[in-house]
Amino acid sequence: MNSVLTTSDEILASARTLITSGGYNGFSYADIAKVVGIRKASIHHHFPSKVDLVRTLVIRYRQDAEVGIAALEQDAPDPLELLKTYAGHWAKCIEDASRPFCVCALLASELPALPPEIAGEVKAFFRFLSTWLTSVMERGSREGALSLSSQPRVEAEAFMASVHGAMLSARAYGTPEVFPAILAPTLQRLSPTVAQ
Amino acid sequence: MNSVLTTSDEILASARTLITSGGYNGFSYADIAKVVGIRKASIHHHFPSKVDLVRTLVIRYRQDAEVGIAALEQDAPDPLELLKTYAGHWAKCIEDASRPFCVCALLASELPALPPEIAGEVKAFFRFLSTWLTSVMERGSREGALSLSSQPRVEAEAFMASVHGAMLSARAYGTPEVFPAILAPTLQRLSPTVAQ
DNA sequence: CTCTGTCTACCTTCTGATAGGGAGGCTGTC
DNA sequence: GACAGCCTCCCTATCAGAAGGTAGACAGAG
Repeated sequence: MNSVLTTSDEILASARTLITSGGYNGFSYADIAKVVGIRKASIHHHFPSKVDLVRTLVIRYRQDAEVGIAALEQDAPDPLELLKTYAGHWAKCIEDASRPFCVCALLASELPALPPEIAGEVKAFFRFLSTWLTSVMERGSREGALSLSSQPRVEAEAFMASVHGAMLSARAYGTPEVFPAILAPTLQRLSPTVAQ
Repeated sequence: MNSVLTTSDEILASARTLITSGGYNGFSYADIAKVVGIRKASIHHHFPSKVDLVRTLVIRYRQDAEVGIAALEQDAPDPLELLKTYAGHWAKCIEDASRPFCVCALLASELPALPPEIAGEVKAFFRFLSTWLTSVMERGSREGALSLSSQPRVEAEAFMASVHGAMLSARAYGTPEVFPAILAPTLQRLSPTVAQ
């Protein structure tokens, strides 16, 4: 028992970092063992199989997102502000290289090769994110806080795709600034036109 | 020597399919051997190492894209039409599940864990695609065939991000229709406004 | 005879996983 | 208080299979 972080939390944290960098098949128990400072076998005590580990990780990831978003909605309920904050969150993560990619976005790219238990959780994350964004778009449209040119659902999917694609580009170019540069016009377009 | 396809071409083709599904670490020489109907050792005759194989694959992929795009520009030089055709190409590939993901987009997602020789080629593909899209945006803006709300370069990056993000969503949901649904508003927005 | 393409056989290292044991901490009973 | 029993956590040792890769032989074509 560590005072600040459980061993199983440390395992999950390093697994997230490793997945973020190379995907499901891009890391091994040996890699985690090295980072956490523990033996391979000890990881199996906490997570019997790799599938258990990653499934737990994805579920936890979604739960954290749910909590974070709920807090966000309370702090700044303005739809446009919510979208900006969401994009800003990722811009910051990419810039300081702390979590430069969404775990689920990466796992989704290799979805066909993923164990079904994990694939299901990844899909659930996408549904969750899409549902939230759709609700933000709907509310923004209703309140006049967002100017939509399509149905809320479509706008939500397009926004999510922009974020994921921008993450990819930032990684491909190796330049974090690309992310906000891509998102800026999208957010601009969603802003209610202040007169003409 | 096969009458229609070289063995090395068959190897490259099956490698592309396998990478498209599970990424660089998601396939092995054994997998290719099974598909092509050859022994592992024979693959090493054509491509000494896995890095050789995938680097060749990515280079070939970019060359094919260059040729395809050059042909496209000759057939239909209208900028908006070019973008629609490009998006339509992927929509078709995703729909008939023939090549439901861009190899380089997938490899880019695991870029930090990729052998540097391959990472370099993937980056080169992104630069190439971005350069082409920027040129299309520039020309479209000059000719009035596209209505841009940002600089051509930014519009190009945003378009590319939308395409990649939409691919990811189509894969995550398992519904091909998502791709064109996301791209439609983007293309709509780029269309020159026919009056009000 | 040589070159190309394939084969069998083998090697090394890594991978996820298991068995079994030991140290330490709680808890209930005498 | 002492002790037994159990639980948690980590260890060493080991495994079977898959990974990427090599060596050397053989068949056919030029």
